[in-house]
Parts: sequence; C-alpha cells; structure tokens
Amino acid sequence: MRRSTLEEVAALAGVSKMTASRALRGASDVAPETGERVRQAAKSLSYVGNRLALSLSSQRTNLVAVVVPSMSNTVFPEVLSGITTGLEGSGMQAVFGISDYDTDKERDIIRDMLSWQPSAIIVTGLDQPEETVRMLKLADIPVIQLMDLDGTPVDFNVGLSHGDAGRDMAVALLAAGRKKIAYVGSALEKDLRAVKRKSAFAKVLAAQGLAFAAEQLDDDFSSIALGKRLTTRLIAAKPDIDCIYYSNDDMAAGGLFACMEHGIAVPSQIVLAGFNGLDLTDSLPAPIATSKSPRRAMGEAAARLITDAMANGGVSGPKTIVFKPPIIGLGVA
Amino acid sequence: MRRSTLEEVAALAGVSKMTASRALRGASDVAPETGERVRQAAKSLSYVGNRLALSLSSQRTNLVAVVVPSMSNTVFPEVLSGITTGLEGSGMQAVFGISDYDTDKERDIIRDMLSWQPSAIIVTGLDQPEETVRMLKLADIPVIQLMDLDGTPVDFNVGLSHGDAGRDMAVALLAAGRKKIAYVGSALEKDLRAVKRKSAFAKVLAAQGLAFAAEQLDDDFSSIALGKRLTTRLIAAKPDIDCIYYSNDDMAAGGLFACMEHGIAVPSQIVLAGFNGLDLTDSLPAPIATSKSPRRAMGEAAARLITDAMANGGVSGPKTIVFKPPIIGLGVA
DNA sequence: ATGAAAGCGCTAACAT
DNA sequence: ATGTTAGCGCTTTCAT
Repeated sequence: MRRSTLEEVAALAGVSKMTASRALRGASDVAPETGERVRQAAKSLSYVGNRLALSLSSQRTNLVAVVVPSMSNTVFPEVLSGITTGLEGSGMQAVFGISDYDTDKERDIIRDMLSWQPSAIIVTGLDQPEETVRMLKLADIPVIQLMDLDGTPVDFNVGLSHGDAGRDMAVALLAAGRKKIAYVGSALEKDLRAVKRKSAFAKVLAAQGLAFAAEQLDDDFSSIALGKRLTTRLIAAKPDIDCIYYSNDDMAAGGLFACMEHGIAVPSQIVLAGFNGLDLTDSLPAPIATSKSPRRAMGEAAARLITDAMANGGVSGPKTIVFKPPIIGLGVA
Repeated sequence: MRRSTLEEVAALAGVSKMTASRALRGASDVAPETGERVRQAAKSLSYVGNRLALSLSSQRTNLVAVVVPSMSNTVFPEVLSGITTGLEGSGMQAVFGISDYDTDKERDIIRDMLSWQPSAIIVTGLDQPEETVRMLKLADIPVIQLMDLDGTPVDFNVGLSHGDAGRDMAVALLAAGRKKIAYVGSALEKDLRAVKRKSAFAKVLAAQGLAFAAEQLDDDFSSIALGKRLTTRLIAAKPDIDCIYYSNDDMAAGGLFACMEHGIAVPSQIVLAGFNGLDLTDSLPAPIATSKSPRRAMGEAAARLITDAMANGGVSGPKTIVFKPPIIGLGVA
C-alpha cells in the first residue's frame, strides 16, 4: 500500500496543499472547520508526513547527530539517555552513531551524519584528527565536544578534565597512605581519555619520587571479566602492592572480584580505584574508590546548549561547561 | 559557510549535474578523466552530498529504524550493537529510538521514525497496541519484532520464548531440589517479557502443588541496587527460602551482594536465578543461574533478515527466527 | 559518455 | 483564511 501524500489529503478535504499543510501543523490561520476536515481526511488516509520532503523544503531537520565510541560501556548509553531527555519537548531529535573507538570510522560516521543535514552535532572527546575537525567546522552548525575538556575545542565543549581526575585520584590515594600503587588498564591505544588520567596520575607519583609498582595492560576493551583476569595476574606477579588504579570502574569491579577470590581484603589490604562512578559501585560487597562523572548531566547540558543556541538564533552564553567529578568510596576525603 | 551543492561541483568541473552525480557515485558510464575532474572539484569544495535530497528523489533512504525500550539495561545496547554490526557493509544505516517502556511513547516514536521513510523497522517485542500495529502495517516496509516470540507477529519475528525461558528455569530449579522459591521483580507493569517469564515459572510450580514462597516487587526499573535492596528485605521477611527467581540478572547480581552481606551461602543455602546471561555473571564471586539470551545474535539475525529482504526484492525465507537460551550457572543441567 | 527535463513531497514567500 | 508559484538538491528517465 503506497503511503498517501499531502496532496491526497488536501484533495479529500477539498482544499489546497497549503491549507492542508497549515492545518496539520496546527497552524494559526486556518478556519477551525476547515482544519477539522483536513485532520479527518488525514486520519482516514492514515497520513504520515514525509520528513525528507519537509526538511528539504524548510531547510531544517531538527536532527541532532551524536557520535559515541561505544555502546558496551554503560557510560555512553547513559550519556545518550541524558541527551534525549534534555532534547525532549524541543522538537529536536537525537540520532546516534557508534565509532568503536576508531578515528577513521568516526570520520566516516560523522561525514555520513552530516549528509543528513543535522541541526547540530555532538561528538565524544576533542581528539579528532584534523580532517574530521575540518568537516565539523564546514558543517556550519553547532558542534559540541562532550566528555573531555583537555584540548582545544572546535566550538562548544562540555565535560570534565580527565587530567585533573587522574591527578586528584593520585593525590587522594597518596593522602590515604598508599605507597605501592599498580596500574591496570584496557585498550589504552583507543581510549585516549583513560590515557590522560593515567599520565596525570603518574605525574603525581613522579613528583613524590614514586612510580607505578606494577602494570597490567591489555588490548581488549574494558570489562569486568578483563579487570578480574588482569588483577589475578597482577597480584600473582606482585603480591605486595597496596593499591591499584584502574582505567575505569568495570575493570575495578572485576579487580574486586579477583581480590575476593584470592582472599585479599579490600580496601584494608589493597585499595581499588576506578573511574566513572557507575551505579554498580555502591552495591558492591566492598568499596572501590572512583571519580563520579556526571554522565546524564553532561548529556543534558549538551542538549540544553543546543536548544538554547537554536532559540537564541546562534547567540548564546558560555561555550564551555565544566564538570568536576568528586571522588567517592575512599572514606573521608 | 553555506554547504556547496552538486550543481556547484558540476560547474567547477565544467560538466552537468548529472555527470557530476554519476561520477561521485562511482558510476559506470563516466569517462575516467571526467570522473577525476569531478572528484577534484568535489574535494576542493569539501562537498558533502545532501541525503535528504538524494533519498527524496530516489525514494530510498536505506535507513533502518530501531525502537528499544531502554538504554540503561545493558541488554539493549548489546542488541543495537548486533544490529549495526549486521548492517555493516550493506549500505543500510540504523537509527535508534527509546520508548522508556511506554507504549504511548513507543507509538509516537514509531510514527516519527516512519516519517523519515525508513527502508525497514525493528521494534522490541510483539505486544504493541492495535494502533501501533496498524501504523507498522501501513508503512509497507519490512517490520521486525525482536526479542520475544510469544504472540502474533506483524511480519518478521526474531527472538526467544520468554514463556519457555521461565518454564525451563522453574523445571531446572525444581530438578536441582529447590522447594521454597521466592520471586523478586522490578517494574512488572512495564516489562511484559519479565511477566511472561514469571507466569510460566509460576505455572510449573502450580503443577507441582507449589507456589512462590514469598515475593518482593518494586515499580522502579531493574538495577543491581534494587535487587540488593529487595533481596535484603526478602531474606529478613522470609529467612527459610532456598531459591530466588529474579526478573533479570541485574536484580540477581544485586541479590547476590545482599546475600554476601548477610552471610548467606550462594548457591548452597540459596540458589539465585536471573535472566539474560549478562557478561557480568561469569565474573561474580558466586554463581547465579540464568538463561543466556543471545542478544548480539538476535540483533545480527534481524539485520540479516533486512539485508536479505532488500537484496531479494522482498522475497525471502522464513519469517520467524527462533533462539533457545540455554540455562547456565546451575552446575550440571 | 553526457545532458535536459521532470519530479520526489513538502514549505516559503508572496499573493488574494 | 486560502491559494499560487517557485524551489529545496538530488535522481530518474529519456534523449543524444
């Protein structure tokens, strides 16, 4: 069954296309009775407007393109959820793409999304290669770089400093009396923000004449299972450490399970520290320290930035929104 | 900076729009040297095609609309990930919408997605109200109902029987010698598939002259924290149970943490059973039983169904693809 | 191998 | 309050 068009609705209602168009958009200047007739006609034909035509004609899609690196880390679904919530009622609609932490794929996806003429675009992080940046600039729409602040933004920037997060965690753990700190990480070639945290953390150690007492890395993406495996390996190789800094909470949670299996008391014997502040962390059988990143809030802030920019016709407030993740799970800070 | 159009590219290359169009699509009948000139022109203008115009004109979007109830349960991101993987290289592109387990919102989102003229649509479950079903049928594109098989499909159907899953788990737990089985659930008014599992489970109990020995329910959506809270409440109220069936694995994992906190041995004293087979479950400090649902595989199967339907011009194989989730984490089955 | 004309389904802008 | 004209940027179809 071919979909019916506005023209058919108009014919059935005995009016012109324009009047039908106005009526269906709840327009101002349509006679109530005419409007009713049009709406009846539309209903009886099960008319569904064609947004391709609408957007091509009106030159506005009200689409917000969003590119995130992954869906398997719960962090990003939460961000997306924040974005959709923040966009609700604005007439804007989010469209998602996944880059798999691959900059080439990211470039292609962004190009693809831009071809749909979105009204704004949100990308993750600010470490896009030059070519991608150029595309984003040429698109001539609000560009929001989300999650990270450490770098030079193209346009809008919402996030937190991963450098600061790593630094703060190092300071906190040293303050808590930890001395022999190991690092456990996943897919560091891909996860640039984890690298930023790690480097800043290491710098604090270095300033105290310290260094990571041991390290376990893997190319796979973070997961509880991987955290468990690497931790098991780590404590076998280096049983005398008193703290482990992980690339994120998934890894740290897996680390906790490894410690439990090996009868290591957490946090008294070894303190475990991650990043994100996943909901999971407050239900765990032992506390792990973490920097609580406001994922939904960042998504909502990005959404608000866009709706504001749309409303004010491009004129807007600050281009950068800074979040500061508190450290939790370390007892008294 | 206004985006350049095909016309401008053509002008710069000194050819007609049509030739430019053909060249950029890597067309068959373009002189190699002409093609090169056009591609140069496009590059120098940073030309990005307008897919609205393309799709409106060609009457094909190659968009696959996907509507899932939630993003916070890791299950759905995994399904989406399976879909995108399965679509890769087919020229099709997935677009996601979230219904928040709300049938009205689902209807609106589906209507909205249909207005973009997708080439196919994937929705979750087959319990859509009549009005939504009518819209789906009228869309006149392949419709895939995913995750569930218990009901009457509109068109294609990929999933597993939640009734069977509940029944099988009940049989397995009884076979394992469990007698006093409690139920812990979340948001059952919304999560119809969890209800199907629960009902089928209860039916097996009834056939043995048994019933749930206790029950803890909550309106909130499933989470580890909620599972922990409800389980704590349950074991306080009814300490003599020997098994708990949960609405899903998140809840069961929380249940495990509650048991650990209260010194209850899992699985010797109480067996915990969930649903999904989340990756998390094999890293946990004690085993929980679960039905391992093939989430990525279901997504990929749906994607393949679509690419096949597109390729064969609508003619295709079976309309239904059945998955059977094995029960794991119960020792010998 | 290339081009011209027509049109996809809608709205913007200008009538009336 | 309603209609008319033009056109969004591309592809399809038919010429050449």
